[in-house]
Parts: sequence; structure tokens; C-alpha cells
Amino acid sequence: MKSSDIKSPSMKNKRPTLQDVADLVGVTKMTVSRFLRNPDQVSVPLQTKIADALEELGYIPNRAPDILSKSKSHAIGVLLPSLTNQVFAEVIRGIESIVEPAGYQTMLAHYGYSKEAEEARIATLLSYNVDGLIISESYHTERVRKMLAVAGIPVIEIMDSVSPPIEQAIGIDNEAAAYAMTDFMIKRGRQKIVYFAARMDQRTLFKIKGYETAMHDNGLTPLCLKTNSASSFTLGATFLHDALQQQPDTDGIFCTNDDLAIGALYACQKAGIKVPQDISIAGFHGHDISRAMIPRLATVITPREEMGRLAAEHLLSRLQGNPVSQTIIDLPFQIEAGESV
Amino acid sequence: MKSSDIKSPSMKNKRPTLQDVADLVGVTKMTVSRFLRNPDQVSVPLQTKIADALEELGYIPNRAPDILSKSKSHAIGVLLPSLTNQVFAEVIRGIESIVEPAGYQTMLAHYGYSKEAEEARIATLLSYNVDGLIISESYHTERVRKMLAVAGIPVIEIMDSVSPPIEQAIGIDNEAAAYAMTDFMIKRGRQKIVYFAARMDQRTLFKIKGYETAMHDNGLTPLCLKTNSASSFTLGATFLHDALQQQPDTDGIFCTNDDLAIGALYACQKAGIKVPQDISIAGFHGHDISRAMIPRLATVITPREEMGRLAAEHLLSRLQGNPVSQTIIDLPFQIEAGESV
DNA sequence: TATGATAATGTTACCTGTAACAAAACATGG
DNA sequence: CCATGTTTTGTTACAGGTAACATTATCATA
Repeated sequence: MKSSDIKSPSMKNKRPTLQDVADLVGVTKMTVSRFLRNPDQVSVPLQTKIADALEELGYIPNRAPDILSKSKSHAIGVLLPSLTNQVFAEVIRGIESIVEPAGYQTMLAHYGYSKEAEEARIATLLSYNVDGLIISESYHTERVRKMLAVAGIPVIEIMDSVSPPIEQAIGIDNEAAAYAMTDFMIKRGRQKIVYFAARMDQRTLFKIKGYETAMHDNGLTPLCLKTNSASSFTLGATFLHDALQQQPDTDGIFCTNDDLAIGALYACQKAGIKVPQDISIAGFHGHDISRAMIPRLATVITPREEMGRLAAEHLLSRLQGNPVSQTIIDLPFQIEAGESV
Repeated sequence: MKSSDIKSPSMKNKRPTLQDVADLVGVTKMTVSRFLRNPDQVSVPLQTKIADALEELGYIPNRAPDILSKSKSHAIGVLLPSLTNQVFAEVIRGIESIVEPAGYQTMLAHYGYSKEAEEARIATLLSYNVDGLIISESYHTERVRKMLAVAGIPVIEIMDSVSPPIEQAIGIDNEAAAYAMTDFMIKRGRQKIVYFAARMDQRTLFKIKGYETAMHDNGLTPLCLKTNSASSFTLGATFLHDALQQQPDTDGIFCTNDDLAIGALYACQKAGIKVPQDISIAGFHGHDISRAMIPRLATVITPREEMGRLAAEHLLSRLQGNPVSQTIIDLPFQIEAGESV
């Protein structure tokens, strides 16, 4: 009689191991392990016995030993700057739609746009032996680059298709997209276009650059309202009033995202300003709401979910041993005219 | 000369272990381990040497051994039915806002409203030795219940505050909320209120029940339009037309979420139907957009993010060994009158 | 029945950090 | 300079599943 057979009430029964199952059947844990991987490797009478024992004890597989011995977790790390932004929720959805059916687990982390936090989160994700990483932003500290190099796992950077990636980037050209929308508004006769910027991250800076270049190329003077806080509908309204104060003859507003644009648009409606007759308004990203509202919002449609899907697909491909196929994958954006420009 | 000292070019240098660092310094890995946990446990001259070696090799901590030997991962599993729904994005945000500063990692999974998938995802999360689980929905298969019992980790169910929880539930009373909003619309003089339901999950069923009860209590006849597909703005428009066909004198619409309501509202505007004069419209959840739009949407404001935060807080508290304080935590909802009723 | 082949099961070692115990190095006081 | 205490470092074992190798059981055929 082994001690494992004794069940005193004080002893809290911990999660059963393969050994517990094996003891119950009267075989080695190796035999049970074989059964779990391929039942046919085990004699027919044992098959039912083992199956019964597994069921009786409620055995739950344990990946820890495998992670330890093989340094493979079948999990991928996803590191995003924020979870507040709807854009990232859609990216996550895209990633999960690919990663989950492939049998990989997602470890989610975010760093609130702080470089120090980013370092810490990456270290944490690596400490769990994630098999691959999807991160965003294009600039990383030297420490982050070193950690990723040492870890030796595939890394894919998303959101931005311009900056030279660590290994592989999948994103859009934010500058070109902002240029295109600004140019579109100018072509529609707008001259005094103001840019509304929030959350001054790398992508926003790219967009501002595209906007400013387009204005300059057309001999116009850019005006950019900025804040470091997160965007919101109310911020869009606030910005509208600021813009009209600083530049009363403003005839166009291009926002760094749809939230600001919608906020500005509603503020115009409240103030009796006609959109697009008096002021044109354009957003960025093309969330569902922008296409449902009246007037339909002009916006730059970006493939957020596809970006997540593609990132996941390429990551999985590399986990299967394939080399990096394309260093930079530049996804197309689309200028949606809507009715607000 | 040990084999680990040999660095042939063919040999891909894998992630360094504590042993590698120790070898470089000329001590045991135990000493390095001590330094990492508390540098003062190590003599001053060694402190700098070890720090240098760690830096030089770019050592990254490895949680795998600890997970294996202690069966504690410092990770919690979050299992949601879907990532498409904005509600769940906000719940995740709430959870992460608590869990991350506490040094816990989030493992995210979703099951697309399928009970079999839920079983599989829970097994997977448990196989990673998550220390606790936040799951949603209130009904689970026997197998799920057994797995959770065997795993012996704290589990918190969110979204619904009515059904008897496995251990602890944090949510709202969907039926009462739907009753309250229906009653509010009736008090405002509406008689022919139609309910728009999508994604027929448990919570939707509760809401329908609340709506129907309120209608009956007021001597009115309920009419519910249902579909199993996910809700969207366009579905709201489709439902509106269906409703007007089935019941031309419809004077109120109560939607299972804001998306449907906004879709219906815009469809009314397009069709020249005045809201709220001709038809009242109410949504559910109170997303930001509902408060920004014109007219402001009447809606039931639910504390999604707080639900996530609270779930995380209670889970962490239990991970610290505290017992379940309240079996059911019923969070308050709020009827937002808006301008559309 | 003996023989070799094949199928079924068992044994051992390993992955890496750390708790627990052991030993060595060092310091202090008599 | 020894005895004793303290600090610092080393040694051993362990967690649980599985690869790799070893052994035993089974069976068909000579």
C-alpha cells in the first residue's frame, strides 16, 4: 500500500497526474502517456481501463513538463500598446481567429505606450516560453531588441509598414494614407483643413506628417491640434470648438481616428454647422459605425482584422520552420468618400 | 573543458540558462538564482560579476521550472464567448487593468458560444496551470464542472448575476434590466413595443424574459424578432423593416444591444420616421457612442469594465488565500433616458 | 518446440530553477 | 589561535510528461 493510496480527509486532493492514473490502472505512466498520444499504441484491454481511469480521476493534461523540456509552449504572445482602442480589439480578433484553430494559445499583454512597460511585458511573455510574438509599434529599446534576439523566436511587428522591422512587419503606410485623405479633401475644394490628433504615438506622428506634406504640396498651411490623452467622442467636440476659435474659416477637419471625427460631426450638428457644406469631416480606420451613421463618415478604411490574421498566419508559418517570406507587408488602405466631405 | 564551452558555428546559440550565467562567472547556478531573487544574499564582488554576466548573455527568466514544480503559473485564464462583441473588449480591459499591475499574466481564449469549444478551451487553459479563471455564461457542461473541481483553482463567472454560480458570480440581472427599460418605455406611453434579439445566448434569453414579463404585466402583447447571428448596425435596419411589416403600428423598439438600436435609429431617420415622436428606440449597454449621438440613445447602462475589474480583484483576493466573500455580486444597471424614447 | 520478428510495456534520464540541507569561508571574542 | 557564530556558497532532489532505449510478452513459422 503506497502513500498515494491513503486518502485522509485533511489531504486536499490535488490535480491528478499521469502517475495517479497509472497507479489506478496498474501500469507505468509511460503507458498512459502513450495512450493519450495514440491509443493504438496500447493493448485493447488496457485502452478501456486507461480511458476509464482518466475519466474517473478527471485527468487534465499538463503542459508544464513539455514546456520545460522542449522550451515550446504552443502559446504566442501578443503585445499591444492599449486595449482601450477599438483598433486593437479588432486586431486581437484577427489574430485569435487564426491562432486558436491552429491549437495555439494567446498570451495577451499591453503596455500603455510606455517603453519601460514594453520591456517588462516582453520579458514576461518570454519567461513563459512563448513560441512567437506579435508586437506593435516600430521603435524598440536596445534591451528589447537584445531580448528578442536572444530568445530566438519569430517576431512580427504590426500596424506600421514603413519603419525597418526587426524581422518582419505587417501594416499600413500611415503617412501615405493621411496624405491621400488630405489630398482628397483638398481636391474636393477644402483649403483650411485642421488635423485633430490624440495619443501622440508613432502612427499618429506618421499621419500628421502625411497631412502636413499634402497641405504643403498644395500650397496650404497645416494646423494641427494635439493632445497626448486618448481620443474620445467628447474630445472631438472639444477640438472642434478649439479649431473654430483658432481658425474661424476652417472648412475641413481630418481626424486621427473615427471617434474624434464622430464627436466633431455631432458637435457640428449641435452647433448648426452643416456637414459637409460648411465643414468637411474625415476620420480614420472605417469602423462599422462610420458607415452606418448619417451622413456616412468619410474615412480611411484600414484592414485591422486582416492585419491580425496575416500576422498570425505568417507567425504560424514561421513556427513551422518556413523562412521570412516578405520583410515588409504593406497592406492597402482605402479612401472612403462617405458623405461628410 | 565542457561541451557547453564549445561554440561551433553550426550550433545555434539557444537562450541562456542560469547555468550558462553561472559558468561564465564561475559559480553555481544556485548563487545566480539567489542574486536574482535578492542580490544581497550574494557577496558584493560577485554581485557585479553576476550582474555583468546576466547582462552579457542577455539572460531571460524562465518560469517553466517553477510552473512545473509549484503548479503555479502566475497567469490567469480569461474565457469569453466572443471577441467580436464590444462588451467583451471592455471586460478584458477591466480585467487587465487589475491583473497586470498585480504581476499576473492573462491567457485569453474564446469559444464562439459553443459548449464543446468551451470544454476544450478550459482544458487548454488548465493545461497551462493557470492560477485562476474568469469565465462567462452561467451554464456549463458536467465535464466543465468536473474539470474545474479537479483543478481546484478559483473560478469567477461574469456577466450574469442570477444563475447559481459554481463558486462566485459577478454580473447584472439582465432580466430585471430589460424589465426596467420596457417598463420605462411603457410609462412613456408606448404600447406596441417590439424586441430585437440577436445572438440567442443565455443573457439574451434573460432579457427577452424581462421584456415579455413587463409587457404582460402591463396588459400588452410582446413581439420579439430573433436571429442567431451576431448583431450589427445593418441587422438593426433589417429588423426595423421586419417589425414595421409585422406590426405597422409599432411605436417602440427595444434592442438587445446598442448596435441594433443605432442601426434601427439610422434606418428610421432614412425612412423619415421621427425618433422618438413616431417610434421610441432603446438599446442596451450604453456604449460611448450612444451618449454622443443625436438623438442620445436611451439605453441600459451596464458596468462592463467594472465587472472585469471586480472579477479580477476578487480572483486575486482568492489567490491570496481569502475565501469567497460574496457568492453573487449583483452590479447595478442604470436606465439612461437619452432622447430616443 | 525453438526461433526470430513484432507488439506491448517498462526504465532511465532529461528539461531548469529553487527549497532544503550541507559545507565551507570568514569574522569575532576570549 | 581556537571556539563559536555568521555569512556565503555548494549539493541534492524535485516537479511531470516523454524520448530513447531496454525488456518482456506474443505469435507465426520452420
